[in-house]
Amino acid sequence: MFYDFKVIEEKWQKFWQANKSFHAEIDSTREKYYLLEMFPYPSGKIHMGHVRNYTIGDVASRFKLLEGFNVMHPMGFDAFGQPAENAAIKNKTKPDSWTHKCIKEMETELKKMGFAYDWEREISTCDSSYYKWNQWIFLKMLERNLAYKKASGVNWCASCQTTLANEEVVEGGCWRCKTKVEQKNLEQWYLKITEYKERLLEDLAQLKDWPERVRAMQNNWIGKSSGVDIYFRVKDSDQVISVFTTRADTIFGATYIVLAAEHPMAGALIKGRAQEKEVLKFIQRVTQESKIVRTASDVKKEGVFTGAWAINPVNNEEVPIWIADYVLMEYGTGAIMAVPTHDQRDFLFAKTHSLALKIVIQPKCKPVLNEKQMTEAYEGGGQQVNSGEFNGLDNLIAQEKIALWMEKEGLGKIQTHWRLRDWLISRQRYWGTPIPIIYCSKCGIVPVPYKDLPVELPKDAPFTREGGNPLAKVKAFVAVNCPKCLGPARRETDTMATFFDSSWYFLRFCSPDFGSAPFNLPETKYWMQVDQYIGGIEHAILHLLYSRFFTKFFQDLGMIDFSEPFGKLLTQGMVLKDGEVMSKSKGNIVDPDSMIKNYGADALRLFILFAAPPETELEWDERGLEGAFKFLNRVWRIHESLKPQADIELVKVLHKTIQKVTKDFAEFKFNTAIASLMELTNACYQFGADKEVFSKLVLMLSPIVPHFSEELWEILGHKESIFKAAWPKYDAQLLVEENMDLVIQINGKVRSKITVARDISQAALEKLVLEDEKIITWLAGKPLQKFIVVPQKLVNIVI
RNA sequence: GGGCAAGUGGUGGAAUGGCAUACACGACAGACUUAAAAUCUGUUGGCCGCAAGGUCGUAAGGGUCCGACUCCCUUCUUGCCCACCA
Repeated sequence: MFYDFKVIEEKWQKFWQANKSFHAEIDSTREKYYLLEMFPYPSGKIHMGHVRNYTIGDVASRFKLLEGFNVMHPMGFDAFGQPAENAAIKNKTKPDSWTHKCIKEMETELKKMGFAYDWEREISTCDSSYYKWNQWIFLKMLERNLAYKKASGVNWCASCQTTLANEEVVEGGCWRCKTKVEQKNLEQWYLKITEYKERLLEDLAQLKDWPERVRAMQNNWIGKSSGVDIYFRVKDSDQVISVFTTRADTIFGATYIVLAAEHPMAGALIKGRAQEKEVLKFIQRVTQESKIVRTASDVKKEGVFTGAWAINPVNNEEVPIWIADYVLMEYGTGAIMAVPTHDQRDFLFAKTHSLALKIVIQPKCKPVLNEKQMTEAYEGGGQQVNSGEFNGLDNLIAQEKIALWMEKEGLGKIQTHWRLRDWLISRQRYWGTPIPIIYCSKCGIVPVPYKDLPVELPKDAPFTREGGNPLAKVKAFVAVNCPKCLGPARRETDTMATFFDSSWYFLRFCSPDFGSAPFNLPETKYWMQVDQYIGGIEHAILHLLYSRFFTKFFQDLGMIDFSEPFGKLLTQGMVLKDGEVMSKSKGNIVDPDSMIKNYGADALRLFILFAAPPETELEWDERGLEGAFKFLNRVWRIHESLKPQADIELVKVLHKTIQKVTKDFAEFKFNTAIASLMELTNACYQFGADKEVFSKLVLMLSPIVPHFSEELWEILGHKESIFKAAWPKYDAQLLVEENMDLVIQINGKVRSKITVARDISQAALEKLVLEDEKIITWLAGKPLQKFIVVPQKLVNIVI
């Protein structure tokens, strides 16, 4: 009654494994295709998000294989990270054994889905044969001054007991546990990603096959903004305050300037002034508050007057210097000029503290602005006023002219500022790559020599909830001799952020066992770059930006000859249930394993591809899965009643389907490809299929439902695996119909249809159309204005 | 506040300047069955009509065009990302 998916799926999974069916080797005679899905964190169980991500990738890889490409489709595990430590504490085990157990379980689950991975290339980032190269890369960066240590205010998660990168702070909380992030002053390791900011920005233009959205997000994150640094001399002093603005056109309207509380000049400015005590108190309070509280947009802007005045360099007006919480030290110069009339934030601040307003731009067609009547800042364009020699100019033109003039006069400097910060990679955690550094009281910071790599992570660190990094408690690890002076020294106990691990794993897959460098150049040259990368949109900034940075670094080392790692990128949509993201906390998880048990992996794969296009969100619907299963049974039954010779009409449908499905697969439009295959199946029932037609139907289904197709392929008498076959080709001649249905419109509305010969002449066509009964009625003798013919499609008559 | 994406039947979705709603799900009716399941066949956007047919209809409004779900403008709504970024 039903095809026996349990037996069939197990049978072919064993077959593929035993035959290493999807193992890839360099083959210069064939075009390569490197397909990669973002590797998972080994939590032990796969979820629907994995199923969707990996099914999309799997279909693409099997399709490319059938098309004759030399396909590399590897899989591995992003195995370092905090959950292993938490699990170790909870289950009284070790992160190492917990992780390896999870990897085993995860492999089993992935194999049950029938994914065509080259398991010979499997890697785990927690193996020292992998993380050794993290350390190697770190040392190379250190040599080039791209890795450095500095003390600074960092994001600290008290719950995870570790620092976080800016990229890991989400809505003021830790990206992992949502705990509110605190500010802490610590000495930490950074990678100088800012050294690559221009290239990271410019090369976005190369990534034409990336979603626009991802490029926009990276663009925003890098955050290039052009403007002018303007120099304000402090009155009765030789100090100069530099402020950054993108609106040089408003410089004549600056009525005060504001420093960030952390601004290094603040102390000197207030020294000996009446306001000193009050200001110091304010600074202390503000700097202790976490950045997140300070930057929450609903918080009222607070500030104090320093007692000092500055001179506006363009008109020598004296303006008061304030310190306020809404100016950030991290951006620009840590100081701003405030133009309350043309900046809403400045406007609110000025109103609160009764500061002066001065209009310098008048809108062109709206009512004239008046300082006394303004209720909000005017941020639009217009004509310069109160701006000396620039009066009357359009503000956008003035913006450029003022900037050039100021630079010429030495009043300022045309300047570009960036949002991108250096990448903080130190983590006060155990389960990560040890940073290969030794601290010696005599020699200072000493890198571990290459020959001593890897610095192995000790497996027996004590695990308790309290007391910080367990690694620091392993004496045998910490105590070491300095490689330079051989005296007693101390190891770095911070480990690397796990995003380091995933920033180059796609290169390791090219030569996973290579022992003398992170990757082997000839193999890398053959396989890279990744032709198609598939993963979640949540990695649009972090992982993809870091990977691009690493790739450019390897290029600079001369190890590779390309600058971008991923050619095409597909970000698959999320799997929803009842309109919400599936999550444990919401309790709306659907377990893939139980779906496999009930309907089989093939039906699950089919449903998940059919229910929505890859990029859009997918609403989970078990009835849809049931439908997919029914469809497979319907296809299965065809083989029980094959005819010796198929009807020509069916053959025509077949060739149309081949054309459509080939195109759809190439464009990742799996949902419409499946719809076409369903139509072909319906036609098989209508006309009766022969072995030829049915074989091709099965072949086209095989990337989607591989076990099912292998079994039918065998039943049809083929001796080799279906994945050794070639993708079917269509006969263009069979697609050409002699006759065609022609749509007749009157004034753009469909009024009739006629069947005509494909190669009919225009005159004959016109005659036929005008003889059509319905058309005669519609025309009813009205004069004909136009007769538009769209060849092979329709005619439109305008009356 | 800025950026990006999207809005089509009861539902998932198809069509990207040329027949709106392909393919499914669901629903309804029928066949088979003692019955149910499974399977097969048919109907299924709204309104008017016995029917033939007509008419309205792709978030709302406007525009371009012989012709607009599709292109342009305005507005609304939803989702995602960024954000006191000067």
